[in-house]
Amino acid sequence: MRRDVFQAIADPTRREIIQLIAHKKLNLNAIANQFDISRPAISQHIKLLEECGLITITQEGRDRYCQMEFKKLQEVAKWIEQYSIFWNKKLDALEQHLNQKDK
Amino acid sequence: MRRDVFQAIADPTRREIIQLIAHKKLNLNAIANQFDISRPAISQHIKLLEECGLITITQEGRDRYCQMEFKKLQEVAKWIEQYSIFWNKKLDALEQHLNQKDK
DNA sequence: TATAAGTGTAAGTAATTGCTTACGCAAAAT
DNA sequence: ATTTTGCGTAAGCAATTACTTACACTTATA
Repeated sequence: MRRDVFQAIADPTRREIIQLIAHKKLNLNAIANQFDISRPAISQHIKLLEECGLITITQEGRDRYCQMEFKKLQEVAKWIEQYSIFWNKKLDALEQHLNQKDK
Repeated sequence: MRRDVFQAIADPTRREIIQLIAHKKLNLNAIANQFDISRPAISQHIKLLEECGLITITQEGRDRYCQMEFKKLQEVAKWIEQYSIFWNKKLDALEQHLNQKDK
């Protein structure tokens, strides 16, 4: 089973879950209520998110609170950043071209 | 068929393809030669990458050169960035905590 | 003109994914 | 003590994914 961050954020439902718990940790039902799909389906998404380190779960009585682990998102951020120099370069080239036209 | 950037970069082979063509546009065979999987398999990955806007293909005779479209990666960058304030906040909190300990 | 090189696509397949329903269990509320 | 709430997990299933091999079609080369 592949369990990397890129795979995890590929699913739109999981991205919505991330959005939900970004500001405030929520228990599983609170999350599941926001979706049309079944609670077990959300439970499985949560399990995957935990297994790949994107969230941590803290048990409080019968509730399991899900909290974002943003540092794990930095893996993606880092991957993206290595390419940002390229799009900046392209923008710079465009800028330079436009400046030339001005002359 | 889902054809979004998040789905596209979820596959490790496709991320390797991106890495390969980041610096220099390459024709399909040049890309395929870098992998153990078959040429048609790469062809299918390339097709998906093009369909979701991550690369553009320019035909030159019998060669099809693949070029990165970095601006499309910004979709992911933007998604990530919205959360970067959270991990910064957390780092700030940690920093503050450490500073307190110093006193 | 015959052959080689670069490629897309179709069909088949095994593995994976994203769901469902059904069940069971522990903690809280009544 | 019984019921309700919050949850995990198993089994089943349809759709999708990531490949493969086989074939056909251009474009370049000999």
